[in-house]
Amino acid sequence: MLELLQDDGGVTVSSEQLARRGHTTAAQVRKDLSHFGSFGKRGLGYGVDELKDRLRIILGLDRVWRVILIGAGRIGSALFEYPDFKKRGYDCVAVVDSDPAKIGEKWGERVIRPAEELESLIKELHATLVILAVPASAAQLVAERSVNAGVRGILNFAPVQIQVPEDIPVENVNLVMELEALSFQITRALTT
Amino acid sequence: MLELLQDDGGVTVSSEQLARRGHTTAAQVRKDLSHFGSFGKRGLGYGVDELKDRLRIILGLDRVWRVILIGAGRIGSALFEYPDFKKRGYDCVAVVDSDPAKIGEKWGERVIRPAEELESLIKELHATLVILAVPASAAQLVAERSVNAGVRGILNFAPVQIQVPEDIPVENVNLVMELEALSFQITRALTT
DNA sequence: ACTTTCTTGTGAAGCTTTTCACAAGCGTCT
DNA sequence: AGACGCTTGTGAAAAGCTTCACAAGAAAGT
Repeated sequence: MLELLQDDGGVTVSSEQLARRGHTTAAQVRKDLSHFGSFGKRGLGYGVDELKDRLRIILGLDRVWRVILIGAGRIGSALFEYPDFKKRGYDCVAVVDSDPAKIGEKWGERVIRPAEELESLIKELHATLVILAVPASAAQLVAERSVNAGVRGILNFAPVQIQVPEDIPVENVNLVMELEALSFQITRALTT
Repeated sequence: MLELLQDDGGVTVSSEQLARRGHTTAAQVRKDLSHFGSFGKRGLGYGVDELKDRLRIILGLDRVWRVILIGAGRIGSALFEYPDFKKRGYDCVAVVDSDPAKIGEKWGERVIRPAEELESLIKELHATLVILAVPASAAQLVAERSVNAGVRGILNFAPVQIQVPEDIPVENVNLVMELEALSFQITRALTT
């Protein structure tokens, strides 16, 4: 949102404006920001540039994060090509897959590596994050191997809840569950 | 989880077991379920078959949901091929795109239709949901057109918060934001 | 039939998040 | 310089969510 505001030439923005765009309330915006410090100017609002820079630092985006993509299927491919990734400081340093037919295939300037090399790649390339785009049945094992090799966070697209040490954050993206959330809300509205 | 338990031959399951698998607590499982009724047997737990069937009805999965996919790019393609979709009762009845080069292309048994036909397709095919897999700049307009044509829910992959009437549920999937959540948690752990 | 062992469903307590509401601060205009 | 219009930052109140803890019920063994 702040980047869009910058493009539109906005210099300051109020909590009220941010709330409208972000589908929340002004009080919520102010309270949330206040947990990290005091960024605004009373009577004026927040400086767009300043707030963006400060949030980048809070979110840890003032560095490049080295990511390994596990699973070179359709979802992996879509993610790999997603232009915003690199733009936001995520660098996909390797792609691995367990399918021998895919190994050696070129994706841009990366070559798909065999799954056995996962641990050595994580260590050699100093990868901090992995994206799990593998079938549900493989997810738990691959997650454990990644964590043991030193990965610090996991983005999981497999429709299972993976179990890892609690100091390793996991974010889950479950596409079917998102659709089910819609079905539920629509159904509920009909019967309420 | 219940389907996996069924495959493993489980007949009953306790809130404690569900909690462990789902990464939550037994009390939470019981309280959540209690909002929809009383499904368990004291001393025994929940009947796996019965609970699954009841949840399917609660979630509105006892029917087929007709979905139109808007945007035939990488993400659209990955979703289209995702096998769990059809399995869970979501039927992709049409794919549209605004790129003339893509129109007419065959995806399985579907032909990519021009974006102008969106409204007529929604009406003729009685689509209830749309999946928005278009660039951020196009998302708001396409969402409005979909809602005006009668769509009841939106799954949005564009990295913007779209504004629609509040009785239309919207679920957002923002891949970069998921990675940023990981970066934040890792960064925070280092500095805390 | 009685005891033991489990496990649910649920009020009540405890905790967290959100909203309210307003003093304090910033800039502008007269 | 003083008054005015805005908007932040934040305690306090309200609302919401999670956990606790236990009575009540169900099966199985004696």
